[in-house]
Amino acid sequence: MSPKVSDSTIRRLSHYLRILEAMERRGGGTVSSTHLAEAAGTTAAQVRKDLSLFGSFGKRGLGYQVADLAGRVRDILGLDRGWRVALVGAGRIGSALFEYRDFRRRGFHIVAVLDRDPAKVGVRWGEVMVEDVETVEAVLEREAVEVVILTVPAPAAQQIVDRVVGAGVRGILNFAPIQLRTPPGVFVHDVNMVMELEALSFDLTNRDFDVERSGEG
Amino acid sequence: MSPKVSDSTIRRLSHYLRILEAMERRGGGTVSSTHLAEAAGTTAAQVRKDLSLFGSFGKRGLGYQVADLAGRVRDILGLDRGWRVALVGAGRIGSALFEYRDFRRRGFHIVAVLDRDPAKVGVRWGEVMVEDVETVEAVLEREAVEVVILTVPAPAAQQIVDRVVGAGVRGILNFAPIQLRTPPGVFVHDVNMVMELEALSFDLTNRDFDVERSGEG
DNA sequence: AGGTGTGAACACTTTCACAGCA
DNA sequence: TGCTGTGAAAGTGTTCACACCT
Repeated sequence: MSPKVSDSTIRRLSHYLRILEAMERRGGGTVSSTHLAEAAGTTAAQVRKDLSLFGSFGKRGLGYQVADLAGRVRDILGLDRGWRVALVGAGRIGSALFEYRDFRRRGFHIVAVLDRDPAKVGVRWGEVMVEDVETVEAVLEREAVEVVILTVPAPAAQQIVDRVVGAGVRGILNFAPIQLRTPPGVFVHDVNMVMELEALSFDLTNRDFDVERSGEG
Repeated sequence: MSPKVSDSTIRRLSHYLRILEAMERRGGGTVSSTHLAEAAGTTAAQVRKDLSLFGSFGKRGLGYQVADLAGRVRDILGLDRGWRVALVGAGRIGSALFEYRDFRRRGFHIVAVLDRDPAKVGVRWGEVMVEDVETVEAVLEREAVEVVILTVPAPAAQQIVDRVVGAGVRGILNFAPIQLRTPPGVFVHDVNMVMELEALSFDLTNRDFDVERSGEG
């Protein structure tokens, strides 16, 4: 059913959606692929190709209806519903993510927090209580969790993933800087901040003078 | 000088490096492309291609010397030196990143922290004092900052980037969920956690039953 | 035999360019 | 005329397969 869609297309759709929602707040109306592309830092053809993978949402000569398109993209991304999320790892990053308002705004509800440290277990975080990671299967089932955000130290990550996957979770947002092993049908997305800094380091070191003296023709 | 290198290659090099350093700690020796690929979740041919873009680091029939290769990759990524980093935005995420040990371990030293909130300015964070973002140019120059980690709210981000770039910074790690506009020669890498969650949402919604009943040929 | 380095084949993504509808 | 939707062309990244060294 779903067409062959690349990861980059999905990332761009997510980007378009953020822009469309900002436009919606400012009144909506219509938008052209050129306009949307400009705001997203890509090209008009790319915008049209991305969208055309899922249907024909625009009107020739006119463009796209902002509110309508936002709804379509939300549907495509599966954001027309809420997701029940558990946070495993109640350290500094976990705590920052817990407070991160954009998650809830997008329908990702953190309904459970788990940690290994007895000093943290039992502490109240907003409306949820930090629970012992040893009980992870029970907690995930009780809360009907579908997505886990993993912010534990690297050496503990694989072990926890095995348990989480065993408990039926099929979506993981991984902050641990290791390659997780998961069976097919389980989706892992990595957030690796050190990797991004290293890419920056590479750019600054090697691409330093690639800047063209952009002469006009 | 620098060959045409793709972003994915750089990300993989960063990944290889982490694996090589773990091997180094366990004694070093040699490693084959097959072995490295397995640990990194890629293919042997990919590993060899990636490395061959920068030189011939292995020995036919033998593989790569772990310690040597780690050093080469560090050089390629520009990690054979320290980087002076400023953190702009002393909110929850900023504070979590400030404490993030892996940054320092990799040679990224946070030498300044800035925020707009008067309640935060003047507060001591470890060895640095939070300073007023209004003085950003002076601080960046005083501390000879080369890279900025940006963790301010989206509406403030572009304005600060303009000032930071004006002050000569050419590397930005951006946590604000907007498309930053920068002149050529400035490198921006984005960390967008909501986008990753949305990609996960897409996977769970659309790629649900793509799992092949992996039959052996 | 074992494993690298690499041109050539292949697969995937982006850009072009234009037919066709509003 | 204005702008979408889309095949075809161009460009980029990955995999194959093998010559070559140890």
